Amino acid sequence: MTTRLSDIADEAGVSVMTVSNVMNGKRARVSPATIEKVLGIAARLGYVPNIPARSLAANSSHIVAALVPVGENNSLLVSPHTVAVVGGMETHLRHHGYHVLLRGIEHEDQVAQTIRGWSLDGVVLVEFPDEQIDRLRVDTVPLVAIDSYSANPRTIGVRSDDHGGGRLAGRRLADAGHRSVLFAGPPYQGMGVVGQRWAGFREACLEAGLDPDGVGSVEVLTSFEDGRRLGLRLRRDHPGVTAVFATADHLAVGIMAGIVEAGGSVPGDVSVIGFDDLDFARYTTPGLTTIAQNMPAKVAEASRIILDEIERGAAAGDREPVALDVHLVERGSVGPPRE
Amino acid sequence: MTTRLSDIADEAGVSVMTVSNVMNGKRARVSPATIEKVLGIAARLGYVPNIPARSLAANSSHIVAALVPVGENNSLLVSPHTVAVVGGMETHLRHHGYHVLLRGIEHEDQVAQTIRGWSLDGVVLVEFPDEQIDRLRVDTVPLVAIDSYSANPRTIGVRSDDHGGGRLAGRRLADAGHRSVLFAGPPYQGMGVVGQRWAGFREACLEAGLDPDGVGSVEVLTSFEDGRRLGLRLRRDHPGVTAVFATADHLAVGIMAGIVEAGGSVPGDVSVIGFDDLDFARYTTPGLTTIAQNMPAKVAEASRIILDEIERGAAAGDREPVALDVHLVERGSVGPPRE
DNA sequence: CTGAAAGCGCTAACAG
DNA sequence: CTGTTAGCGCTTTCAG
Repeated sequence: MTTRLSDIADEAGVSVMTVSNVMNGKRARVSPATIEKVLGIAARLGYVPNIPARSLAANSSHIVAALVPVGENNSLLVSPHTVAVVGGMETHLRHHGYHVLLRGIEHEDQVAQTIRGWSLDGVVLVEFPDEQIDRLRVDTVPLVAIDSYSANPRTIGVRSDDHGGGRLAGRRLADAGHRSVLFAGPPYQGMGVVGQRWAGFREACLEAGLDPDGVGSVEVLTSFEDGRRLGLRLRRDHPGVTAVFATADHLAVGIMAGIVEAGGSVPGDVSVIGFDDLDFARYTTPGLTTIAQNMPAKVAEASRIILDEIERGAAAGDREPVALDVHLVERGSVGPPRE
Repeated sequence: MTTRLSDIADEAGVSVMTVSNVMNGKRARVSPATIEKVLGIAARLGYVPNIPARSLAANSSHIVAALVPVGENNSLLVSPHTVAVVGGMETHLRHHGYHVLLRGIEHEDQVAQTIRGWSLDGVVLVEFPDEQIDRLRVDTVPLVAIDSYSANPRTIGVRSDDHGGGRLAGRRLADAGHRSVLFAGPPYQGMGVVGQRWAGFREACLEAGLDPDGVGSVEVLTSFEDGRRLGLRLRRDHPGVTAVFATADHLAVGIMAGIVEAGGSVPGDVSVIGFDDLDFARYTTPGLTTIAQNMPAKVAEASRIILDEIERGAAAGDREPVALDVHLVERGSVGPPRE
C-alpha cells in the first residue's frame, strides 16, 4: 500500500540504510550513481517518509511546538500578535523541514510533558506570563519565549524594545506640549512587557521636564470595551489629563471611542497613542498614532534562534535575549494639548 | 530517564499490555484493583506516553492537521477568519485528546503526502479554493473543508449561509430605498463563497424591485488598500451608485475610507455594508453595518464532524454539507440614498 | 481478566 | 561507499 524504504531498497538492490542515507541528504556517504537510482525509484513509487517512525527511531520529531496558555474558557488566546508569531514561525520552520504543533496549555506541567511525549525539537512560548516561565525546568530542548523578560536561563527571550517604545511615546507627547499624561495598561507584576513600557514612558516624560505628578497610570484590561469605559469616564476621573498612552491598540481605539462617545474629540480634547500598529490602527478616524513593533523581524529572529539551537544541539548556552527595534507611526491621534 | 510502559509494568508486576490497556481507558478488560495500582504508579513515576511510538504502532496519530494554502511569498495566510477556525478547532480537539498540526501547503500533492506521512486522523482545509478541493483524492481520513462548496464527495463542507447573507445585505439596501447598488468582491470561479453571496444579493435586490441594471458588480481584491482605491474612484466610475455591498469587512472599511478621502460621506453619500463582523467593524466611524458569521458555531460544527467521523472510522459516508446561520449587525454605515 | 510474541518504519552505531 | 545488527515504545493479535 504505502511505500517504505525497504521497497525502494529491494528494487534498487541496495540496503535500507543506503536508501535512508540518500533520503536524508547524507549523500556524502553514497555514490552518485546510487543516489540517482534511489531517488528515481523513490519518486516513481511516490515515497513519503513516515514521520512517527522517524521520530521514534531518532528520538527527534522535527516538530517545534507553539505553546499558548489557554484562558478561563479553556480556549486559545488568538490575539493578532499571537497569530503573527505562530503563522510566521510556521513559514520559516517549514522552509527548514520542521513542523509546527499548535497546543493550548491548561497547566504549567503540560509544557514539559508535551516536550517529552512528542520528542519535540524546539518550543516557542507565546503569551506566557514571566512568573510561569521562571518556574519552567526544561533542559532538553531550545525554548524561545516571545515577549518574555524572565531571567530563566533555560529560555531565550525575544521581544520588542518595550522600554524604548515607551520612551518614544513619552517623548512624542511631551514634545507636543502635554504636561499631564496618563499611562493605561493591564495590571502587571515585575518588569515584564507592561512594566518596561511604563518605565520608558515615565522616564522620557520626566526627562522632558514633566512634573512627576503629571505622569499618572491607570489599570485597565486590554480590550476595546475596557478602553471605551475608560474613555467615557476620563474627563471625570482624570480632569487634567490631556493625553493617554495605551499599551495596546485595541485599548487605545476603545479609549478613543469612549472619549468621542462622551462628547470629546481626539486629538482636540485628548491625544491618544497606542502600541502594536495592528491593521485596524489605520481604520479609525483619526488614524491611531502608535508604536509599531517589527513583527517580521521578531518572528524571523525567533525562528533563527530555534533552528540555530537545534543545530548545535540542546544546551542553550548563555544566549543573550533579543530586543527588536520599534518606531513611531504618526497617524493623527496626537496633537497639542487643549486650551 | 523517561518512564515507559514497561517500567510501570515491572513495578506493578503485570504485563505491558495490561498497563497499556489501563492507560488507554480500555478498562473493561482489567480488574479495578489492577487499574488503581497501575494508575498510582504511573502518576508517581510521571508517565507521559510517547506519541510517535503510539502513532507508529497504531498507525494513527491522534493528530488533526489544519492545512492552509500558502501565498506567493510562501507565507501562511492568517486572516482573522482562519485564526478563529484554527484556534477554535484546537480548543475543541484538545478536549477530546487530539492535537493540531498547523501546516502551510505549497503544492496540492502535499495534502495527501501529509496525511500519509503523519498518519493523520483528520484534516481541516482552510481557505482552499474549490477547484483544488475538487481535485483531491483522499479516502483514508475525514476531510472537512471550511467555506467550501466543492462537490467532492470525499470532503465535507462547513460554511456559513453565504447566499442568505447576500440576501440579507440586498434586502437591507433595497429596504433603505437604494435603487443603484454595487457588489464588490474578488474575482471568482463557479459558485463558491463569493458567487453565493453575489447570487443572494442580486436575487434579493431584484425581488425588491430593483432594475437589473441597478445591480452592478465590480472585482476588487479583498484588502483595505484595494477597497480604499475603489472608494476613491467610486464617484467617477460609478456615479449613480448609492450603496456598496463588500464581501469582506476589510474591503468594506477600505471603501469607506476611500469615499471619505474623496470628499464624500458614509452613509450620507454612499452606504456601505460588509461581511464577517470582524472586531474592527465597530472601531470605525460610523461603525460598519455588516453580515455576521457565527464563527463559534462554525468551528464547533467542524470539530464535531471531524471527531464523529474519526469515531465511526474513515469512509465519510454521504454526509450533508453544513451551512451556519448569519445575521445582520446594524451599526450605522447604511442609510437612505442621497438626495 | 491477563500475557507473549511480533512488528509498525525508521535510524544509530559500527563493521566491512 | 555499503551493509548488518539492534532497537525506539507502543499496540495488535491471539492464546490462555
